[in-house]
Amino acid sequence: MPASPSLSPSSAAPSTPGPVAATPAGLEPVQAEFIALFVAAAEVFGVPRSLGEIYGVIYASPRPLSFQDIVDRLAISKGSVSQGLRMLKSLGAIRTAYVPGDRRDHFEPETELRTLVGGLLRDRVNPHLEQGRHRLERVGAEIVAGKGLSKTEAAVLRARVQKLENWRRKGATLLPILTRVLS
Amino acid sequence: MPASPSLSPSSAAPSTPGPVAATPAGLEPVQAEFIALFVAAAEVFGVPRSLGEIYGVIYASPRPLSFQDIVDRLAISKGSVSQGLRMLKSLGAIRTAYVPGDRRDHFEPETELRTLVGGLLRDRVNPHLEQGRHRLERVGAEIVAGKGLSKTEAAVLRARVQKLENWRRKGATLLPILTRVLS
DNA sequence: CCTCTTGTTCATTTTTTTTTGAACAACTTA
DNA sequence: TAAGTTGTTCAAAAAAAAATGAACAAGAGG
Repeated sequence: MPASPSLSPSSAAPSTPGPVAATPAGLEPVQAEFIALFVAAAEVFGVPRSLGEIYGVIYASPRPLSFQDIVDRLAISKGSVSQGLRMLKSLGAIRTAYVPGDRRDHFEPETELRTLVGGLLRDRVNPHLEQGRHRLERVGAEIVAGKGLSKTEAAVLRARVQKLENWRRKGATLLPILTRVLS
Repeated sequence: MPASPSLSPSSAAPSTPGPVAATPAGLEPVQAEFIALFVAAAEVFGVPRSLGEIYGVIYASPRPLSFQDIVDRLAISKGSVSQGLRMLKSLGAIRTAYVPGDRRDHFEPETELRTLVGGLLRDRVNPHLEQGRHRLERVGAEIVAGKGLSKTEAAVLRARVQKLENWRRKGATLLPILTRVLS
């Protein structure tokens, strides 16, 4: 193993005062606080808690962390770290950094909000927007007065389909703008 | 427990000349398509599937639906419908409509996108933004060169806290604008 | 007071998601 | 080739979230 982490592993505090729950092995309070922040964010965005932890510990480190560093500082399994890192990479939330004298990959945070939000939107929202367009067309075509629907009822439903189409269009034009504003 | 849910056709209701047959699904294809749309949306926003179903069936109906109507058309329990309706009301996604000659509540969809998105943001994002501000202040104060942190390392971390603060501020100013743009 | 309808509550059950960890693959070095 | 690292995979376990349904409340009518 190369140089030891710059933040000392240290002491298991019996009980942690303050708002952050018990700090896992080898975690400074500052780091724990950072991590808590990203765990909360992970919850908001509906991604697994471990993603927040991993991104948090990377974000909280002034230098790139190796796989093993992350496993050591968070009390989670190698498997979770491996999968978490993969997801974070695919989201564009972290990137690998070269560290001289160490053949292992090291990770540092992507700090551009645009990149992060963009990655999430790309993965979660965009596919549905496209599929939604098709479904809306189909629904619009299927609404016909007749079998159980009076003429006015059909009109109400068609108006609602129109409303959905407006939503979809607005969303589709707003998302790119949003990610641009988050420069 | 394979208790077969009795498909009780609501023939007693005088104001309900329901065209919906007692098919296993109990749904017209058009309605099913609408519902699929909102189920997908529910997934995107990270709310329970049943919320999407319930909102969907209400949205797909040209006239307000009673509690019982919803239970009949979707194959989900009374309990789920009750809780789902409560959440939808608190999100501002549906409202109750008066139907003459029927003392039961009836529900119709709120079709303003602003209201829907606003409700979600209010419930999911806002609380965290506020709490995040406090945590950021605390983290900033805790970063001091010394115990394991060199001066430059502390500077890197302080810069990252600053970045987070920028994110937070941007988010806080953007959200209200966003909901306003979604008129 | 009794009964019927309408809907809510909440302890359980079911389903889905997330995490774990041991086996294993890919490399490096000797 | 052997032996040591480093990280990945994936079946199974654990945890979390959601749905169920029986008991119960609240009100209407009788």
